[in-house]
Amino acid sequence: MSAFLAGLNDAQRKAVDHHTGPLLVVAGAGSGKTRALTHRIAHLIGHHGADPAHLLAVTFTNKAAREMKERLELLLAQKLAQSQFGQPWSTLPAVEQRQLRSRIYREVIKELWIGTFHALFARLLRFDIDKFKDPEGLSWTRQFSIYDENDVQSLIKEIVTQELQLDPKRFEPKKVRWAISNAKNQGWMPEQLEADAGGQRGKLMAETYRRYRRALAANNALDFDDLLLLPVQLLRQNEQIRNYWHRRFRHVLVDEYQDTNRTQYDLIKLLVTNGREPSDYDDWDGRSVFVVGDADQSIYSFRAADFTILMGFQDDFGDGAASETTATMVKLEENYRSTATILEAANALIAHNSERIDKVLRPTRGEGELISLTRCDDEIAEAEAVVHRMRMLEAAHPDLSWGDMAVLYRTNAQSRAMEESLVRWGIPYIVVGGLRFYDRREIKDVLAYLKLLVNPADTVSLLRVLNTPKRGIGKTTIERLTDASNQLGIPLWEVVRDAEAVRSLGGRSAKGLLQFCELINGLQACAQDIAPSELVQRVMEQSGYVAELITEGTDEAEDRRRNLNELVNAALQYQEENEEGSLEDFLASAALASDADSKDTEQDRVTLMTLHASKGLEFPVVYLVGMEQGLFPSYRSLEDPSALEEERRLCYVGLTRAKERLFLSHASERRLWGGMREPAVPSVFLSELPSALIQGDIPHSGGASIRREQRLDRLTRVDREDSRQVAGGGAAGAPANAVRRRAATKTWAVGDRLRHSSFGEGQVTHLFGSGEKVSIAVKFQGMGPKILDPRLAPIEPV
DNA sequence: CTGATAAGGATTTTT
DNA sequence: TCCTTATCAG
Repeated sequence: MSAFLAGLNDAQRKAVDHHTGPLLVVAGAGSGKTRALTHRIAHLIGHHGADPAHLLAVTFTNKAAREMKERLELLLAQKLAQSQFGQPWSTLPAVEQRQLRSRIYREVIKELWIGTFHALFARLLRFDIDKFKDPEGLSWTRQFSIYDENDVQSLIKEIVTQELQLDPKRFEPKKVRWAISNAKNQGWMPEQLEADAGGQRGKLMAETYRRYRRALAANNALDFDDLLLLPVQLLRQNEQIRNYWHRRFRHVLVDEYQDTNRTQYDLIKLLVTNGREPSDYDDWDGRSVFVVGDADQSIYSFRAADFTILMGFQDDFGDGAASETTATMVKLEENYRSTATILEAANALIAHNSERIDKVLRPTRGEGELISLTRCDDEIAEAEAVVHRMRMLEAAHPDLSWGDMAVLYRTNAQSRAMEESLVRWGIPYIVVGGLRFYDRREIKDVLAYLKLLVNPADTVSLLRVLNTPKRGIGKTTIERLTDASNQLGIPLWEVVRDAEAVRSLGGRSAKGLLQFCELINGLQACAQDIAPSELVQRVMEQSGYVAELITEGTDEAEDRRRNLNELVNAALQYQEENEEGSLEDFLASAALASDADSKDTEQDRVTLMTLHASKGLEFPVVYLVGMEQGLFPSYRSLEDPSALEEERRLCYVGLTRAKERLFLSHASERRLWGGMREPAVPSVFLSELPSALIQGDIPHSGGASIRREQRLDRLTRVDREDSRQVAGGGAAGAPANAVRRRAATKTWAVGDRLRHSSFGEGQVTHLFGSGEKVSIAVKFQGMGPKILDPRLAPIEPV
């Protein structure tokens, strides 16, 4: 038996051993799917003798790609150790181990295409984008820049407000951006967006889209959506290129298949079947498509992911047979991660969803401890309670360390309260997500220099660095230069570098401009000859960026300098991992990196992150905080049953991250932004968990005394507020009380209109809970929905 | 052209 | 509350 099949269960072995043809692996949480993927790649190469260059493996994050490469390297090196020395890996001296690994790296790992959809297809575009024929005649070169969300946002804002002279309040750039992104994900051109949106608004959106596309091309830049859309169009229109990549990628593997969108699916199809319909395709000689996923963990529909693609695999690629007889589907249902209690809770929760592939998680571990549920007064008390639990646990269990614990939440903003408590108690922690390393101002500034060096047409980057650090080039100068560039129809940099033109502009800024040109020309001359890390260093020094930070001398400037040094390290690391990586490739990897990619797990710290970021990870102890209606599930999902199901899947993902201990909590009151406190109702998901598995205050059942106490708390608080109102605004308190009594007796229904003493008029959109405990969600003019307790809120029916 | 100060908007989730 | 953007004085 192949070494790569040893130690696997039957289902895993079936998946790994599948040689050619299509296979769908339905892999529940913690069922060893990463193991199956890695072993399969090792098996294809080490056993079937597949050429590493013929593999395309799509992972969901860059970090997952890196980990997979590492595990592969080890697996193959171990096999090599056996065949070469006839000796188990562990008995080899470290020097030998290192040599074997480096040989595997050179011969195998370096050749593999493993990465995210975006990273892999950006790479493909580096080869072939110059052959792309755009329907409107736009074109790009291989030196294209990749624009992040901020770049895109400002580009669109400029088109809307400057070019089209529209009021950004009425025609919101953000919404337009979203519509354009959505159009791209559907593969639409401006005309189709116009038809879809309809009317005057559709016309304007299409016009913005058209101009946006032109602006991107003028900058020789692509956005994230283009990295997938352009390859689809290219592979469709150019048979030669399609043939090449089809022949090249004989084995295609996709992880987290439930989170692919239409465009990504089209890419897979084009590569695997060379443009034919999957159901007609039968040339599987030496070829396979292997997808792994779990419909219950599909949590990215907001960026167009569509888990029906996974559910349809059996009908398009597969044999369409039933579970028992099919040769194209394997289910991994044995869970090696969590205790039986945690799994039972997760299974019970997800059973409330209707759109699923039938699947259960079977425990392989003991029952474990009950799930703990805690109700807290507010988010600060919640954070304190979590930290208290952490300290107790850490003290009681010597084998548990901070690195074993994670706090998961629905929104990034929730990290703040947690951080404050952790700092107060001196517990080390790390926040994953939020601000990306590569999104920091100083990092973006230096990278903008690099982008400009590679791609002089990149005006967005040029404008970013032209006066950073300060060179006395101000608004009016930039305006004049931009006018010139528009009139001449050439990129801004062509104008800036024209010394004669600059001198004729006169003024004080000429000196700064000439200085800037000299800097860029000097850097450009050496850009291709020196390593990215060296170039980063030169940019930092020669531009005067670091000097300015030193002059500034503040703590913040110190921080920025440290970050810039970190950027040099990142470039060094990149060079180490990608020996032949060019400057362009380094910039692409920076553009496509996520925050989670850069975080090391070595250090012993509590991890704080969103539920989305936790996908694919596991922790012995998990705290799931903010389990409240309107927060988790989020407001926006309350209207839409399928959105609510997605939130439930997100909850399922959260629960199944925990290996041994799971703590759930919710607050009865939460401060949203500016000190405004809002009452909160326990999440509906809590009531969907079997109460026998839970210890603590279970909402919606029993606990009358707790409820009374809770109500008392709220009443005292509200009364205190009322008395303040009385003190400040004369008679305001009395009517408010009267109003409240009247409103309290009313039974509310969806659609009812009401008036709130400070929010104005609104309409009831949802009801939560039942009987005495009912809460209402109300949409007020000009603000997001609010959740109110009708017995306490200062409201009256209209 | 730069720095300071005021006003206004923000919170879903991310490659 | 905090961060980004607009406006104004020097």
